[in-house]
Amino acid sequence: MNKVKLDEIDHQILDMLIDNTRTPFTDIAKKLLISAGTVHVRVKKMEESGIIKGSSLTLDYVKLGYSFIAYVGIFLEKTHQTKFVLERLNQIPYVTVAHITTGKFNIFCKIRAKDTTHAKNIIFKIDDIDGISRTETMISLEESINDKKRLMHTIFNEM
Amino acid sequence: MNKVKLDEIDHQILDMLIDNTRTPFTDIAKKLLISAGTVHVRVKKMEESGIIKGSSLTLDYVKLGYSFIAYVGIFLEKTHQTKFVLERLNQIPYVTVAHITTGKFNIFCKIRAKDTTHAKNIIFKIDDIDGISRTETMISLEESINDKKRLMHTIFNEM
DNA sequence: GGTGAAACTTCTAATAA
DNA sequence: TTATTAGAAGTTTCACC
Repeated sequence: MNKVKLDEIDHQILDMLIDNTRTPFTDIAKKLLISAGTVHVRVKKMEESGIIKGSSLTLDYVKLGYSFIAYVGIFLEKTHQTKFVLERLNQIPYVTVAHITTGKFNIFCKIRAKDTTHAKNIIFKIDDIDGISRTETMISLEESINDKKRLMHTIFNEM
Repeated sequence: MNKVKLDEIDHQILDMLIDNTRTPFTDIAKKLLISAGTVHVRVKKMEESGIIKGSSLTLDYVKLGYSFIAYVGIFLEKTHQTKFVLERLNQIPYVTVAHITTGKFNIFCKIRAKDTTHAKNIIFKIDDIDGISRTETMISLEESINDKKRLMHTIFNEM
């Protein structure tokens, strides 16, 4: 769980793989003027150290018919029910992320749905979970995701 | 932007690639009892239709020294400033996602920081953006991410 | 649509520096 | 740590179902 040190080469490798995980190591090698073997070894090390946890596809959920995003703030009757409620939330596939939070809400989650009707059903299902006293929904009208590379560059410039 | 139809084979291919984007097509082919050429053609089609938007690495931000997550709800002075404020937020690399929302807040964003001091500075920077009247911070004590495959399976069972 | 095989590219591990 | 290299493995194309 310790903080890991990466050098400029590692950073550049991550930078290219973040954009496209299938970037051939030979391409990376060419660009960085190192050998493909070196790229291979470094990627492996970053995987072993856990810096690289895995890779995943970015799917277009709108094209899959899921264009509705909302956040639901949850108030619990008692905070000792947090774990239980979180488990229940995770059983709903449309709940993509959930956070235990300080501040206004006890739990805070993101849902992805087909449309308003579908979202209503999901929210009703959440409302029904034992221990939840009240929820507050915020519908996303527009989502703007910041480039992952941006944060990474900032992190590396600090190193 | 239309909804795209995928069959069971496409679904299975996505299923394997979601777990690891570098899963060899030959492995996928073997498992699905089709040829590697077919896998290749289908992946290409899903890329062309936009269902697959791209691929990315999952990094361990905690190992990179970024273990702090918070959500910040933003109240604007006037809603016509929304676009402007959103642009400003996107210039802060620590703001990873921002949403224009209905409900309690006008804008709603997620930040990733090193620690509480760092988060404080980021929140102060957000507070300083012209047009923002007030913010409300919710600190994440625990994040629980639902498996991407889960939502995908649900989507496909509906198809 | 899909296949299978050929041609091409990339990966990976061992060796050496 | 990095580079080189060669054999293994994967990808991609294409003629043919």
